[in-house]
Amino acid sequence: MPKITLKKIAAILGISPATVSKALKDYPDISNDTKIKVKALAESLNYKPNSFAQSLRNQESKIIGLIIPKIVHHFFSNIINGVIDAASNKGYLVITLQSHESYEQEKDQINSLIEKNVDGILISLSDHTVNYKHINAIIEKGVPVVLYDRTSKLVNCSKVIINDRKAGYEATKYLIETGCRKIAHIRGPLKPQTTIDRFMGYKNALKEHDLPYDKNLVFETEHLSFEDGFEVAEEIAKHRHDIDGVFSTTDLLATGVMVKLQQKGIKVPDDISIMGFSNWFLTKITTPTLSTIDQPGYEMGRKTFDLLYDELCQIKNGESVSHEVVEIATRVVPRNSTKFIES
Amino acid sequence: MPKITLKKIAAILGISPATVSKALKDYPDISNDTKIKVKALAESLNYKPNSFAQSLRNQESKIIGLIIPKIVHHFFSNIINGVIDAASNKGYLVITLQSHESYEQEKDQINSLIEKNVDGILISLSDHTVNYKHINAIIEKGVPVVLYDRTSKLVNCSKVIINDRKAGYEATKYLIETGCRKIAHIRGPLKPQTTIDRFMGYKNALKEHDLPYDKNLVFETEHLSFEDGFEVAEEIAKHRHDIDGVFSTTDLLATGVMVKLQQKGIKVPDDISIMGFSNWFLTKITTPTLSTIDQPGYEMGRKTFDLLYDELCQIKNGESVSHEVVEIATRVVPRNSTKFIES
DNA sequence: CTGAAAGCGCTAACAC
DNA sequence: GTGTTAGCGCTTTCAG
Repeated sequence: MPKITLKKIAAILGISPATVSKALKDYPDISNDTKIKVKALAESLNYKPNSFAQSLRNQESKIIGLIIPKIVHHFFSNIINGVIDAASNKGYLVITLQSHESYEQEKDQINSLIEKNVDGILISLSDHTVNYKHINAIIEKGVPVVLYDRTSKLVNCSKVIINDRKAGYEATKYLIETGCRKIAHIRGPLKPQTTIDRFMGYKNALKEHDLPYDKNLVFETEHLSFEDGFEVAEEIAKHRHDIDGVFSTTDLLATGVMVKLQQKGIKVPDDISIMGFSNWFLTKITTPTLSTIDQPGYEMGRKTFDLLYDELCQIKNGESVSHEVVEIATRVVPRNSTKFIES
Repeated sequence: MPKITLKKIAAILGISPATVSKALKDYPDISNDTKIKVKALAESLNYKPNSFAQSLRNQESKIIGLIIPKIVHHFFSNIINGVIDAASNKGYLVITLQSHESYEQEKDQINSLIEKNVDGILISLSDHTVNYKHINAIIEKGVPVVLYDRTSKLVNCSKVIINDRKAGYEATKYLIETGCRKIAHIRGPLKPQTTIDRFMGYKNALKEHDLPYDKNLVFETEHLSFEDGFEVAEEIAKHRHDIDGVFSTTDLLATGVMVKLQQKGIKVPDDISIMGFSNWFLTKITTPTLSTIDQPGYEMGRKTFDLLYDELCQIKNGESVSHEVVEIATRVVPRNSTKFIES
């Protein structure tokens, strides 16, 4: 089955390839008659333009790159989902790559994508990325970039973020409103800005509600694992019976704390309320279900693509490109690991 | 910054583009001298070949397509992970698309990928795909296809699967070996072959251990949700106190059952043992942790790409292509929702 | 309204 | 060893 090309259609119809091309694209300077003829034949032959040739001419691939720190992760897989859905809508396909939280791999992958001439790249910075030359370099080359979730002020491009500080504030405030007065904060060791911001939110909430900030209530774990939550819970069960609320920077850590506290005979939420962060799937199946902050990955993914698309359009129309920083709203998801609001 | 091309390098060096091309590719008929000169300049100019032009000439894109029923899913995100890793190793990039379990979307997406001239496509059939014309059609066109996880005998191509029947057998056998004698089976309503096979395995195991098959021990739920597990557990708690083991076709369902049983005061595993299927992440954080069958998504993803790659090589070398069906080993993952083997 | 011609950047057969 | 040429398939002036 030989590939069917513009030239062949032209040959069959006894006209020129140029005319066929234009007819298919509804150029105004082609007679309706030939348009109809051409389209009919193209349809019946099931003609598909060769995308390489098109790309070569038009300098656009209709493919974008997506770099994810870690695919097997509830939040990030929602991001992928959102990006792919939004991209499909506009006729773009998505090449996904995983940095595995490595700076080196992030650089390599950006390179691979550039070499494939993707029309733009969406990136969430790896935890080990400390300088941004590789990203600024491609932006200068004219490749549109949008950063999502893990971003940096040192990169000048559009961004999609959540307000971690506000979210941390809301989480803590919710605990306070449900009656907690001695609220612990649990966080991982690495210091991406998100972690710091959630912590700041925690502090602000205490302050605004006239609760003292006590640094002994802040627990820093080695990783962000379920098991790390155990250790904190053991510590609380042994020495810190005054604690009546816990705000953890991740759902997984929160779940570890919750499970172990209950094993130690501490009741959740009666003795201690627990608030996670992200609204991962697992929060719905714990006992009790875990109250958390919804970090809407799907929506973030969609928005991230939309910003890239806007930029692509601006470039195509010769307009000056404007960068936007979009903040996606988070919200408290009350479940059963916290008490109900007293009204 | 003007794009740097073969022609420019040639111009600077005062030689022909063809020579440059060959030098860069280490053709034997180019003098070492010029090779060195060309390579040095290309390096210093940071020359990157234009992939569209290459693809247009060579008729290959070095991109493959991956169709996934549902991205936000622990097993499938592991598949993506494996495919992308294996592909990167061989210099291929991966465009991921999601069928959302829809036959129509599956067809559309295969089309999009074909139009982008991907070198091959990896597909897991959507639950609502009942005929395979769309897949057989592209195979006939010469596009290599590999099916993974959800496959069909009616498609003639390489496949990566697990032995669901054997896995169901092993799961049930494990329950028997740990002392269960009255084992319930819980499954969803849809009848993809995998569900049926796991059920067959269950029956076989009973038979081989001289336990009677009792169809009243088979529970069919409406969906595969956590909450559906509740209903089964309620039923068991109310009417079926003779049941001492449960084999569920998915981890999520199993978790729902386990949670509700415990709420009803039934002890797991003391009163009833529970065995899930897939080894999702959630199995590690339940109380007790859930025994299950490991369905190794990452490995399956890698192998799926490898089979495609083999086929691509065969085609390139003009060899006849051979199709392979690879069975990836599953294994029982004993955790705390089942008793320990009496030894 | 239509077509000839040029060219996107690269490669391979063939000639020198 | 190196260069010439032709062409992958498409698009877009520009001339008719």
